[in-house]
Amino acid sequence: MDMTSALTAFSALSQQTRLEAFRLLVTAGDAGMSAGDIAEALDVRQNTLSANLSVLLQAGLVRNQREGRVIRYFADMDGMRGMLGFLLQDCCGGRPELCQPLIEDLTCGC
Amino acid sequence: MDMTSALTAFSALSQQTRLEAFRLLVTAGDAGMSAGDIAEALDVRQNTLSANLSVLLQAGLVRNQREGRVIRYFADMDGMRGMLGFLLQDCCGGRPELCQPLIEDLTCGC
DNA sequence: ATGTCATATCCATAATTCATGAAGTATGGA
DNA sequence: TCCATACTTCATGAATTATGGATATGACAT
Repeated sequence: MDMTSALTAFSALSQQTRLEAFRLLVTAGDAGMSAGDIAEALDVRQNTLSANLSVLLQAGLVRNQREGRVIRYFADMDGMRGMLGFLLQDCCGGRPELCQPLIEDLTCGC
Repeated sequence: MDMTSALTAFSALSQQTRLEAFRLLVTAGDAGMSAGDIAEALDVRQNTLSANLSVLLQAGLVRNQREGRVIRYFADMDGMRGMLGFLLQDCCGGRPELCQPLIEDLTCGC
């Protein structure tokens, strides 16, 4: 992950509808969610959501897959990991004991 | 960390100067860096950087401390952890084995 | 073929964000 | 007290981004 991709990713997550959609997809896991279901869940117009999903796609934070008429979206965990890794790079100036606790304290609430 | 704070944090990191400044401070660790040194390192005008640092401050991603004429800035690791935790919340729908690898793969490159 | 459902794209308008110059504040030294 | 240094704040214009209506596409059913 380079600076430009990281900026695109953070920028994608810096808007409410997109952050909510992404978190919804993270929660949905492998099942993913259709564009329509996401729009309904977030109470956002279809075209607005579509535009926002395409920003997340561009940013590499979600993937999608057509299933008949429906387009199903999934959180791209690799994309997210890349972004997080970029942020943590060299965080402790070669002393892992400084940042290891930070990483270990990260939980997924489950 | 709630939605609003998370949005503020992602928004703060979605701009090049701010992302670079934050990463610089993460690398600097406990030593921190003065505003002037950051501006010089990033080749940005002082007032532009100052405005950007105040966005990071608002977002809870950095702290600062006056030392005579100099103002020293530090990355706020707790703020960062809050943001990351928000993103990972409920990522696996109660099945930690799904997201644990993601978290474990996160390294700081050291 | 035609219709309908699910979604994407286009376009205009409104809102937000950004860098900058100029001016202001705090600190320390002469 | 006066000046220089280190930063911050303010006002402004330029550029970017978000939204929603209208329209287009693609898939399935009749």
